[in-house]
Amino acid sequence: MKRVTIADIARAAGVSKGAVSYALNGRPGVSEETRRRILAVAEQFGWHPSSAARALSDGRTGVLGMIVDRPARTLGIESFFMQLISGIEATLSARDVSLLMQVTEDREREMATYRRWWAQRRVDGVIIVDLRRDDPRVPLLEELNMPCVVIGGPHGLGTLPGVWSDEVAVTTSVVEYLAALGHRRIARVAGLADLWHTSVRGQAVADSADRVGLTDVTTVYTDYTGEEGARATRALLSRRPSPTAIVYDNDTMAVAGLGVAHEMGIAVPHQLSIVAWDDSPLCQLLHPQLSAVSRDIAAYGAHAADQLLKILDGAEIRGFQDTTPQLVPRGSTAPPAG
Amino acid sequence: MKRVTIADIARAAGVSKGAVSYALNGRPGVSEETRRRILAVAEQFGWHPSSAARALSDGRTGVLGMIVDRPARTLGIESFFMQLISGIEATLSARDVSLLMQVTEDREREMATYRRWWAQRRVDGVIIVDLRRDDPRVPLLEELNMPCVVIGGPHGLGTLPGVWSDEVAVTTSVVEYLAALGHRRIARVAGLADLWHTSVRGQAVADSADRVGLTDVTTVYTDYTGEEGARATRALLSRRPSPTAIVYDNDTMAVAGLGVAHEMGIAVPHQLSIVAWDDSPLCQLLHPQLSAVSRDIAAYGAHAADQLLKILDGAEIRGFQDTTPQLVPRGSTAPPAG
DNA sequence: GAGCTCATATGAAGCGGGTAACCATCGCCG
DNA sequence: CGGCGATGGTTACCCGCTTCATATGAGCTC
Repeated sequence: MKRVTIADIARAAGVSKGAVSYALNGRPGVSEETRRRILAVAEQFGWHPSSAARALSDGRTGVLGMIVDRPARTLGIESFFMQLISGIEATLSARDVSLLMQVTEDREREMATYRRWWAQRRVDGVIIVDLRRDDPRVPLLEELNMPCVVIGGPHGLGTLPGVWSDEVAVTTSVVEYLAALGHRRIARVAGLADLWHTSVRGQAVADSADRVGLTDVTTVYTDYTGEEGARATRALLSRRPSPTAIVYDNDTMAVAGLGVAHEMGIAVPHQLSIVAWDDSPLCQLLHPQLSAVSRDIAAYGAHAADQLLKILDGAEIRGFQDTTPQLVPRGSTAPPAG
Repeated sequence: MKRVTIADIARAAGVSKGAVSYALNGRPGVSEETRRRILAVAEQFGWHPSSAARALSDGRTGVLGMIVDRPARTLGIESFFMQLISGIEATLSARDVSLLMQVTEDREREMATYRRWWAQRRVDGVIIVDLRRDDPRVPLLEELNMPCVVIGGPHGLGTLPGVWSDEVAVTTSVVEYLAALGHRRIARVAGLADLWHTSVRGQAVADSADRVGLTDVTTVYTDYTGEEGARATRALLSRRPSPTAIVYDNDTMAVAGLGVAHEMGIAVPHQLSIVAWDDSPLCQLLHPQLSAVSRDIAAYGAHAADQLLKILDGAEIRGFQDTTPQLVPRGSTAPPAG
């Protein structure tokens, strides 16, 4: 029960290995007649090319890599990643490319893995997530000259291609919406402070607040966990005066925040409005349902994978701007009470 | 800027390729002196073995595969999978083995992928999740003779090795706990009906209910989503008489159930007790905090990866029973009112 | 000092497939 | 009928690494 190789097929079809290779790869050098015969034998034998042999001879592995480097306990972001991955897969599987994943809690290790993957040619390229300010991965990948696409941008990419959406636009729309409802004191429970999108959103909040004349804007940074979201909420709601609206950087924290409001006897949305960033079915399960910033994360992943494949095919890609996320108002936002 | 190969090292160190190979792999055939010199050169050149060449010559790829085949929208299980993956990684990274992932919504495609992966020798083995009744993957993998470990069991494994925990024991303890609190009408909002563990838990609920004299036990099957969890809860609580305790097969549904109870003005735990299966930080964020069945999912994944690596090393593994999950009582369970 | 053993090193084959270079045929043209 | 260009097919080598068979030589023994 050995593997079947092109040599077996060649023998069975009465031709040389070379002819088999040409036939199977659809290139000239064999007659239609012979090609059909060879394909039939290959099919009958259930032949599939050895990925190792192919990789060795043409230098391509048919594998892309992705490393998720966040503490395992920060469960709030899983939904994001699973959706991202399924979007990536959708693109890759059509091209018979696979995704190599690593989940780690160690940024040094992440960098080392890129080095190793590339040195070993274990992957053809990588998808980078969670872009940070002064991200050391950017110079590393530039130095390695390893094909990649960054999910994030357009800032902080160096010379690397990115896939991003217009965070400023949505953020602005959220602030304007809250201001229009009559809110004057708003707070933002942000995620990890050194992620690029965290600071982009922060800047956009500040700018748009300025523009609509809001002066009381507070930001608290967290690690995205529900625990920290709850703690931040408790602190914010204990202030005097307390904010009348809170925007959370993910849905887990928004859920936790809603729980804290209940616990403190603060009515949502009457006394407190809540906006979640990244919509999920969870947001619609609660009472009230959470107003949320919604975007098609799977499509985001699909686009990133797409760009990377194009780069591997030799295209010069500078970056790709995805569709702008939208605020979906639901029951958790309303004008503030008196 | 070519890749550096052992030939380069051989030239630089003034020895043959063979000697370099022996030296780098720590096998006899070279003197300590020469070995050190070769290692120094390799280090200096930043050499890493080409995974393709290695795979081709020794038949091992250093990659394991895992396919997650659930609709992307069933977000309730993400937490489980991310934890599982991070456990798997913990074991694999120590051995410099990588994990190839596929997320699909198509069972046919999953089967086809196992076939392809194995035919292409893209992976050395696979980890199977979501074992079903009469699971067609079991005969397939037996036929392919592809190394694998099933997460699940001990039933329905055929001749495949599995990693499982004692679901009957925990399930029984949950039922007995609820009965001891005084509950007489309990319900279970189960997950996908054709998963093995769903039916194992179902049988265990039935058996233990019998034993403690509970006659009113209802089971509703769902797809694990919060939506269906909410719908099932609404239906159950609309019955007369309605159950005084509900056990949910995952935490997302439990959260949704709690939301429905709030919505219907039913006090938890006073009028309704809730137990979630699989604990998560989310369970502790709510009010009341959810009593939950807790297990170390990452360890579970780590053990599975461990078993598979042992099999690849030639060990005869029959199966591995992990530690038994534990019920963690919190604020959502109490004696039923009046 | 012939004959052995043991340690060390080399050369070459092979893993499976891709591909450049070469070789037959055949038909066709002048 | 000799010579030409297609066409279809073969040979041989390459990719980078492992490993087996073989060679070389130092150190022993008798």
